[in-house]
Amino acid sequence: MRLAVPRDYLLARDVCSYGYFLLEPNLWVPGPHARATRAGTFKRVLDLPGGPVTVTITQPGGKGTELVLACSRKIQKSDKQVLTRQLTRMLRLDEPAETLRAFHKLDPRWKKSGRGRLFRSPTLFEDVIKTITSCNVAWPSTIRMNRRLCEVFGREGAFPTAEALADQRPAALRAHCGVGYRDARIVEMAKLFATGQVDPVWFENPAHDDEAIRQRLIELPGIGPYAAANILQLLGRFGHLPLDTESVRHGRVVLKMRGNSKSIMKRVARTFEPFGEHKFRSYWFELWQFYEAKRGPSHTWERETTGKTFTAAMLEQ
DNA sequence: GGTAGACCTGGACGC
DNA sequence: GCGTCCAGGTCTACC
Repeated sequence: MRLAVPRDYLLARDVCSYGYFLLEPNLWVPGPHARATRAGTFKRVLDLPGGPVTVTITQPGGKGTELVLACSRKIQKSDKQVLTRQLTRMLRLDEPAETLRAFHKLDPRWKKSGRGRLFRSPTLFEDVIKTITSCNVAWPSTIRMNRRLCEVFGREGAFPTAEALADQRPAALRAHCGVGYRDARIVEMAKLFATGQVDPVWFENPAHDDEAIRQRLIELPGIGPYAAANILQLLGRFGHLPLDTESVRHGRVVLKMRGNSKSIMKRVARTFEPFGEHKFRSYWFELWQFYEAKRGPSHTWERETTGKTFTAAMLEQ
């Protein structure tokens, strides 16, 4: 299969743009001489109505050229629609070029590299669970939780569906996936998705304003102010900052702010206020630049090695 | 409306 | 190598 992309689309840059690309079932494999060529392969299992399929994606022609997809089995017509929809969501292929131009006009620092798109999951459910597994925990534990969720409850290594998790006892998630106290919240969330009480179509509807969506998110189990703001950016609404201890570290280390955590958080929020509806992109790419300064270009990171090294101690160095 | 403390896990650190 | 401490965001109880 081949998939057309926007003229500015660059697989290596646009996949390796947010931490979720390092979480299972996602796998980015840097190609030979990746630092110079930015060549690489993206691979993951997608759970389609007709069964799981492993999709391997490359962009042999470079920026703006079509993506080449290899699937582990023959894809039926009905599956093809779902596959295309999920890939479009995950890779942000439907992000309008004018939106990115507006972002680069507001924050020209990212115009040359073309950074703007942020990788996400093929479904809102996966984005929500990945966000919950990133709360109140260090990055290596987030990696582990996602790996085990896929291994234990996903079909053939796919991310588990809401239906699959809704049927589990919280204790099973705790025992097999190491999610700790998040167990009941994850099962409760899965039930809300599986029964349609949380409808992704409603959350993805651009007609609803940010505040209405934020209010609904914050009512969900395990979702507080940080998680709600993060899910908003995953929904393509970039006017909110998920402030956490990383924001404070960024304020201290990069922005040279002094004072207690609370006051630094407030000042970080104020710093990005001028970027309005694009503020998360400006904020995130600053953080990303810091990580790349530590570990090299993100398209050279490997899930099993570099990806696991993002500990609090490393970032404080 | 604001805040202290519990929740669970594993990295970091001291011995 | 082992034991202990502590970071991390959300939730509840309480002021």
